[in-house]
Amino acid sequence: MAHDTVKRGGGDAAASTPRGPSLRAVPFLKLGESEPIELLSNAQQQQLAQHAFVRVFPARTIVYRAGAPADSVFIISDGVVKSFRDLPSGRRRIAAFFFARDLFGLAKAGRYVNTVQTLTPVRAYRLDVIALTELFRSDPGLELPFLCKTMHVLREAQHHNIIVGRRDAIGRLAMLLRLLQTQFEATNGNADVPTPMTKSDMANYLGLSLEAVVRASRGLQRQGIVQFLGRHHARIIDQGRFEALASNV
Amino acid sequence: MAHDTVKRGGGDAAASTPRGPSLRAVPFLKLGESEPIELLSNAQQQQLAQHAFVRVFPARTIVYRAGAPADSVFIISDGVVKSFRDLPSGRRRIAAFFFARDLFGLAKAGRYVNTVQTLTPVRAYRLDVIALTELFRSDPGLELPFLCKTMHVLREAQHHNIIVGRRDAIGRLAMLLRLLQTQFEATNGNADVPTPMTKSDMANYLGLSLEAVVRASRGLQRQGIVQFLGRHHARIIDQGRFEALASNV
DNA sequence: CGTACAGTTGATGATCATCAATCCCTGTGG
DNA sequence: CCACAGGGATTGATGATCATCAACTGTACG
Repeated sequence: MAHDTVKRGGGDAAASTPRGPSLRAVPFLKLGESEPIELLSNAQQQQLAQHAFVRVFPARTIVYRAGAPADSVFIISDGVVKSFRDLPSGRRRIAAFFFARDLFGLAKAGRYVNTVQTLTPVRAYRLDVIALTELFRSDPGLELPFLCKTMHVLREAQHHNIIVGRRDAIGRLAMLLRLLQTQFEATNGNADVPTPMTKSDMANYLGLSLEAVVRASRGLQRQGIVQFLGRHHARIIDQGRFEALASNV
Repeated sequence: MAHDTVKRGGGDAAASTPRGPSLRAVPFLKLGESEPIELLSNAQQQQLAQHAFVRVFPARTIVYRAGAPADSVFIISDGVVKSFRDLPSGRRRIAAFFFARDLFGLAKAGRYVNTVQTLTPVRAYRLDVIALTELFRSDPGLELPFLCKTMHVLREAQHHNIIVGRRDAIGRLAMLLRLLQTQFEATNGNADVPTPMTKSDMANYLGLSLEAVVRASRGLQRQGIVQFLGRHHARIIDQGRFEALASNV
């Protein structure tokens, strides 16, 4: 984390990504907009891009560690990361997975609260917090999207709570798979779900042991609901029973 | 929710509360400020008070229901509420308890996501969301405290995740009690902890059955760590072992 | 004073964690 | 091209913990 890729996010970077940083969420007002939408206007994206540094991380890279000084927030342009904390007992608790158009960098008293590590190669915009708060001051309309996105993350944390609250391993796994299905449904067919994380990561997210995740996977497969093709790919066979499982909290 | 107490929050309400709405949280920047502080300046409190309605609820009152149009956010001046959701299975999941100086009213697409009900008599400021966003536009400095508080709630949701992730009932209960201890340590002695909610509420927050909460309470009492005096009052006997239990995630 | 709700206790079974052994896959270097 | 190492994944056996069911007691409040 010593140095940045010395490349500004705007202008000439247009070849790889036509737009600047992008934030997606369900807005909290706007009745009827129940699908996630783009929160930043083109002008806002360009403005942010002028203050952002583009960073590219290989897979399995630590972006920052819990407890380190929190000088930046990140907006993912492409790729997947996990945000986790190691507990005194030695257990690891994954608080969230973040995908393209997500914002991460949660801080408390100037320090990051979780460690963030990439699961896949990641391209992200790095925004200096000081510069960002100054931008907020100069452009009042810019802060609302960030508030909106933070509320979105909060809702997802509450949903995560509900997942972990279930007692059956199969149901929890189904809910994670549905989360991934929703996340990737734009890019792929509805039935094919990428699972970028390891089973151990799944276990740490679901509050289960690795073995329980394996057994739940076999259970889903044996019942003909989901098929696991390779390490990072699942296919929903019976969407009806799958939904039933994932909804039956 | 048809009518408000027709009383503005500012000016003549000074007798009961000298200041206007108050928001407390650990700021995300400001290194070293690891204790919660007041986020709103006096001027901001007064400005908000001029746009706020004071509402007083008896205990066990529904403030709003999940799915209802979300036209307001609330800042608690005094009292305790629970924010929960009833799941299809009939289970109830309490997402959070909110106390004085807390903000609640999380919405998604113009509708509340949780139901909020008072546990004690509550005095709160009601802020119209539309008016609030307009205030944000006119006064750029006002939005940051709300973003900061939302991040605070997000961190607490993650902490809640960690609590529910534990498998032992006693440890979870200890963590809830420590949360209450922290919340009320300013008002009371450190050892005496008010528990405004029922044991059933505790169970719904901790992801346990009511019976498990009862047994965990007895366990804590039998081991001489906590004493339960009456329905809504606990006393920490052995702070050392209590901390050890609550920290040993 | 009675009713409804909150809390208590015990018995039973289901589910998951844990431990241990093994397999498999991927990337690496000879 | 093949052998090897290391982490991820799999499988089985065992025990601990909690949910559930059921019956009962206590308590707040009209």
